[in-house]
Amino acid sequence: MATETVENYIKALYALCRESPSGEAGVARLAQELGVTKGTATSMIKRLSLARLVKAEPYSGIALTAKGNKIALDVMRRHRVIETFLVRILKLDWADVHEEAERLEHALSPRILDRLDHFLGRPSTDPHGDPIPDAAGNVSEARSKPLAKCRARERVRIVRIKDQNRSFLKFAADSGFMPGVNLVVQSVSPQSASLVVRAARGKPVTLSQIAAAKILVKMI
Amino acid sequence: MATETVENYIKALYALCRESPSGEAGVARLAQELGVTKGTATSMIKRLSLARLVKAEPYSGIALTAKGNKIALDVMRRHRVIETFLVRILKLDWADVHEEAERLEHALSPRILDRLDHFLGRPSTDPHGDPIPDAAGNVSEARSKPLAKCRARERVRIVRIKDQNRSFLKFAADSGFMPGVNLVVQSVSPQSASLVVRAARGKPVTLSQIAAAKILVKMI
DNA sequence: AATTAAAGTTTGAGTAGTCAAACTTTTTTG
DNA sequence: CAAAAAAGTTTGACTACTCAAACTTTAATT
Ligand SMILES: [Mn+2]
Ligand SMILES: [Mn+2]
Ligand SMILES: [Mn+2]
Ligand SMILES: [Mn+2]
Repeated sequence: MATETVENYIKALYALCRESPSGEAGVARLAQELGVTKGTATSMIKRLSLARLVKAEPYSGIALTAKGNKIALDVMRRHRVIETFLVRILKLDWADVHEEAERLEHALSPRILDRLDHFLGRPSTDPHGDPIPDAAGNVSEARSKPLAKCRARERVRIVRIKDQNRSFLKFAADSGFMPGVNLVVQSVSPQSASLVVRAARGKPVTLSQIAAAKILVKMI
Repeated sequence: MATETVENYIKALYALCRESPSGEAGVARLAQELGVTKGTATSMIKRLSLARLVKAEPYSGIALTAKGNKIALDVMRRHRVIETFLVRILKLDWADVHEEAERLEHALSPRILDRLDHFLGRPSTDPHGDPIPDAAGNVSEARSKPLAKCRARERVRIVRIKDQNRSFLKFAADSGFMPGVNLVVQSVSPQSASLVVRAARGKPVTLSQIAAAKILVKMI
């Protein structure tokens, strides 16, 4: 079994590879993400490479192997099932569960994970709309686009909030922006890099392009 | 915060001190309990002593300080709340939950612990009848005696099974011996160091004194 | 192209936890 | 009580993880 530290590195690498156009991660961002020094990250990459969890050449990019990918998806599955449990059953705040799940994700046995998943009715997404990989590691991402790309008068439904930051989630929830909520884009102003949207029964809210880029929606 | 390893040492020390007449634990038993060598246990005791979690003189007994005791009770609380959740909500087997809780007990934040405890209705005992300390560290052990001390024809109710061993718990459950179950002691034979008991609607079962000593009962 | 900044690596050191094996002290027992 | 057994300690070595700081390589800028 991978240690808790290794699981955290692998999960961070997975996310970094996703969001990089080259599909490879770098040591500096990895270190920053995990709150360690670059040197620490480098030595860990060397160990992960030795364990065949990543493929990496000195001074070049880092990519997960199939084995590493499997672990990343498994940790993400545990993380998201736990978040769902914490919000749906224990009524924890949407904005708090990420940090809690960050620790718990390393302590769930396959047996408990499956029972929990079953108890929750095999959810397909977590409270933020993040897809939950199934036990085999298949993950089905719903087709969506960032709210920032919408035009005026578009009617859309929020499917996912792509930011685990507490204060952003707090803001999103306060504004009524959660997965499943319908929005109308009232106006778009490229000059101020912002747009105004209104939730079903809410007041109009102005969002910066940056904030709107974190809100994924689908057309309705 | 105490590390996972430290929490395990402290909890083991608590149990050993309880069951020792002198109220003090020894390095050999501690090491055996945790599956480490005596030398490892010795060096850990030195560190715990430095952190003021235990009081220990070389070649003499080990006792928890008030600070150590607090940690022990806190870990036990987490352990037993988790066991209760695993049995009551996730329907895990009585015999399996101990090992699962052994890992999870180190990953629960105070917030999640309290929500879980609340969700379960503030249980006072875990599935084995072990008392759950409250948030302040108060633990109320129900008055009880070992089944081994009962006389023939006595009618009693099981309140606790004092053994976390999987196979013993399996056997106990198979025989219908769980907390809350009423028993009649049919006969006691000191020669064979055994006794025959019968559950409410069950067949008579012969128990060795050793097994019967692990079953705590109260008179009814 | 030369300079600078950023990214990545190496080295030396430190903490937490562990073992094997030699050793010392205490306890048990013939 | 002397010998043996059990309990406890010490030493040297190892893995996992981390940092600070010096260093090297690559990428950006001017
Ligand atoms: Mn984590
Ligand atoms: Mn999430
Ligand atoms: Mn434990
Ligand atoms: Mn228990």
